[in-house]
Amino acid sequence: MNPFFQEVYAFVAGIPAGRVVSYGQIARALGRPRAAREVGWAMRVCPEGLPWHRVVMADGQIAGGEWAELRRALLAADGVAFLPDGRVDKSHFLKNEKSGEDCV
DNA sequence: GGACTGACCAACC
DNA sequence: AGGTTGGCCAGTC
Repeated sequence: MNPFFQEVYAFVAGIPAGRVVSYGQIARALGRPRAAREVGWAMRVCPEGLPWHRVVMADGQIAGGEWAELRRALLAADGVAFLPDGRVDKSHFLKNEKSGEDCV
């Protein structure tokens, strides 16, 4: 697999509980500002043990097509707060995405 | 081998 | 403020 995909998996796996990241953020952190769709591809393969439910859209909406609602429950279990719009609170977005860790 | 699509994002109108 | 298009890259037809 290309290093990009590996980095995506490593990045998502390094997302702390209660924190979410957008596809674009990951793509940018990996050096592909417009390759958000590739990140989506990486998520589509659905590796085991990967907390990909923490990966949402730039607007905070839950990504992942049919499993979106399921993911919302997983995020809630992670301690992520949801807005009445069904989106994740931007405060939960990972700030220090370059390091893959947040400093709350 | 060529073209389209796809779990998106940002810019443009 | 809202809708549409372009763009990146890999996988599939």
